[in-house]
Amino acid sequence: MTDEHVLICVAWPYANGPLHLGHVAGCYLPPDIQARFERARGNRVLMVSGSDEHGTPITVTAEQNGITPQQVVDEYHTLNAKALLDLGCSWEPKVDSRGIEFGGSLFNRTTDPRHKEMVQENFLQLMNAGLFETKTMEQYYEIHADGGGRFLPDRYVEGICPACSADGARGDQCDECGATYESSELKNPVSKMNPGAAIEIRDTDHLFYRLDAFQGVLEQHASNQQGSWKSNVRAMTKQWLDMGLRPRAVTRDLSWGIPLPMDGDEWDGKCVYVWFEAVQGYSTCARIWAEEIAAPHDHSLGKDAWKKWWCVAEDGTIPRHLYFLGKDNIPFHTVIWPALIMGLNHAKNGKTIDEPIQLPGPGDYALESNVPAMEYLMLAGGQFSKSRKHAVWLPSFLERFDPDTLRYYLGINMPENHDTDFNWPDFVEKINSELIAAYGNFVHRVLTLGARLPSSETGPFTAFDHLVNTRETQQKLEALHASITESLSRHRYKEALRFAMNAAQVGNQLLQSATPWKYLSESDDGSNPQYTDERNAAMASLSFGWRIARFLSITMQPFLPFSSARLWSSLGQPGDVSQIPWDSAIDWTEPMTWNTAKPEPLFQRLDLEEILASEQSLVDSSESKEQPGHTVKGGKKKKKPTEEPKMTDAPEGITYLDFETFMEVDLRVGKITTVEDHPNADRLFVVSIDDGTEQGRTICAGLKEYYSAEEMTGKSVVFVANLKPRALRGVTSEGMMLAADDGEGKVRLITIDGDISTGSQVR
RNA sequence: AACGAGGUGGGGUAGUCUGGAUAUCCCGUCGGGCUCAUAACCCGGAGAUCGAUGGUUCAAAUCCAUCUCUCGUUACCA
Repeated sequence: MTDEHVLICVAWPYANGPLHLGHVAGCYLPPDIQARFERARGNRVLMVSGSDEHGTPITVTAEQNGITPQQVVDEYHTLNAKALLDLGCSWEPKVDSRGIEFGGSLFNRTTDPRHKEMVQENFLQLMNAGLFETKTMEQYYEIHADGGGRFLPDRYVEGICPACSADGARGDQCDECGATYESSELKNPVSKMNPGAAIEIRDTDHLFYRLDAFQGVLEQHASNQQGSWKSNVRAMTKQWLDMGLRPRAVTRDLSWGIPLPMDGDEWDGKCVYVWFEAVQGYSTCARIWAEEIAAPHDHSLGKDAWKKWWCVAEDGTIPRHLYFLGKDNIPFHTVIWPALIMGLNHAKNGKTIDEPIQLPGPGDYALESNVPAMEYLMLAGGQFSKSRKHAVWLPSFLERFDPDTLRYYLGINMPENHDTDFNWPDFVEKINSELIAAYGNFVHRVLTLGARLPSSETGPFTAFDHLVNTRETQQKLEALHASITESLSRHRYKEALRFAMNAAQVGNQLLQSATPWKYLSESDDGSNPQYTDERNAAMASLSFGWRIARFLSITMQPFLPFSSARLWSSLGQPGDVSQIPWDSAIDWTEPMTWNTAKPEPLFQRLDLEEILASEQSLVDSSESKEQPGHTVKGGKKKKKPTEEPKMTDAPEGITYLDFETFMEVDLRVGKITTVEDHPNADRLFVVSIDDGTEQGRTICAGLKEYYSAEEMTGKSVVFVANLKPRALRGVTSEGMMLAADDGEGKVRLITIDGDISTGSQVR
């Protein structure tokens, strides 16, 4: 038994959609396994996380659905919190069953007013220590008719490139020629979200965190962690540090977030940048747990209970901080968050930017001890994706399956070192031929055999317990127990679960060699001493099978809490298996117990065909409008802006077009003469079309996914002839070919029925 | 195209940082056994020149170089 303070930090799910299996495998299942394991070992565990509820994507969802951002986050916070509980993640109870001194857990949310207060407090501390710098930036401002308006991030502004005159250039960069420039140089700037609005450049002040000041101390920290960090964490962190750290904006022109705690008009309409805020949830959540849970439960430190898990003790003991997150979030937790923690320590100790920054000492907030980041779980070979309807959502999964089947499959198939794949055939096979055939079946053999024996008060096995020497089997199990412990300590979940499964195999082997079923039919009247000896030996092995089942219940508990509890009860063991000390699994002197109820199988077999038949409904059953984020905000959210145009593209209902407007579109017939690969774009063909003119024309088409060059060549197609020519990665495209798109990945060109001369008008 | 990750028996996967002798484990497959158990269990076999080539070394899956393929992110599209 150990007695450490362990803080388990779980990445904050973005409350803009439901969780899917990729999220579970990446950052929600592993911390729960770890937490359960640490508790069983006697450690004091505090587990913190919650919904990340601020930021622009949430306001977009709210606008689209005609509700408030608060309603959006309320919905998904409730949904996701319930799904995690249904999965067995130990967010309840909030107080450890051993008592408040042993910790607990809290799944909080960033719209919590206490979170806001603490973030603002930290913000001021860092600012007063001189760790921020102000920069004035020029940014586009969209003016609304009512006199109000809003600042637009560069990505939300389009215009004409000052270098190559291409249309559709971004606020600070042209995608055509790659030029970068000051926003003010952009010609004809237009707001992407609101193209009709007037737009102008205004100065806006923003605060930047002086990450650069932490370069040295972070390098030192990273080198201290070389031994324990996984290779992906080392590599990703090194890459960041090698690039050199630069100040990073901590404020943002943002409407849905935590307002800046400063007076002054220049700060109106600005919020704390979401990355800076959400990541602090790891500490604010611990403090809120202390105030709301620990203090009322009479923790010895009252409202300061969180310090047990957060602060380096006066004797130098460092609480163990484990951060669970997906690979895209690594630098956030190994570079940026440590820099914030050390900045807060620095400020708290009354120092300023001019003094050297140091690693935490006694009384300071501690840095992470390990970041067992996962790679991605793929779905049938592709990435989880809402827009392509390529996802299995956690809530709908749990409506149909035993949560432990998912926990087993993801546990044995966890993306620890590289991406792994979820697919239904593999899922069914692993559940049926591993989980059920080895583990479930072994347990069921022991219980049903036992049920057929004459029972005493303490069950059928006590009479045979330890009648023969089972030392060899005990040693095997003790070795497995040590291996499981070692693997879990090193965050090697797949390996640990495999070792636990080996215990079931040991049990099956024992039964196979003992053949206790041979002695069931005849009772033993004692008339044949040799028979008595044989029977006793067989039954002794069988009764040791009961001990192996108990071993399995305890060691499987972190992975499979529901079935472990069922097994525990089937064995007639009192209490809750999750509260049984880890080492009790190899205590061979534990008094035996028995449950007289008829043994039920631990798991139900799965039928692949049945699942595949209903899979489609599972895949489709999602109500959200946006792809859910699964990371702490800010790490890498480049995807969102490219999805924004949908806001303007898709007005509600039908929009009628003037006939005149329609007639302005010049559609013509052309014949494809040659099709070549675009030299500088993976998805584009460069298509030459005979349009009836001498010189013909060139059109770039993104049809590579749907057509080969050979298939297209020679086809008569319809194209838009008067579309403004546009350079696409270096090749000018003079028009657009028409094609039908069913929205589900199928695209076919519009071709001409019969013969007609090229250049003919289409009307 | 840039950046990142990765190619190990039929599928999945460990080992790669910190070179070492018969390359791990699970599933599948083949043969045998068992019949208590959810078509489950147990024993045994077959099956891998560790993506390719070259190099370093007494020794390479492991280190170095080049190449190749795959995947992801980003950009370009109907």
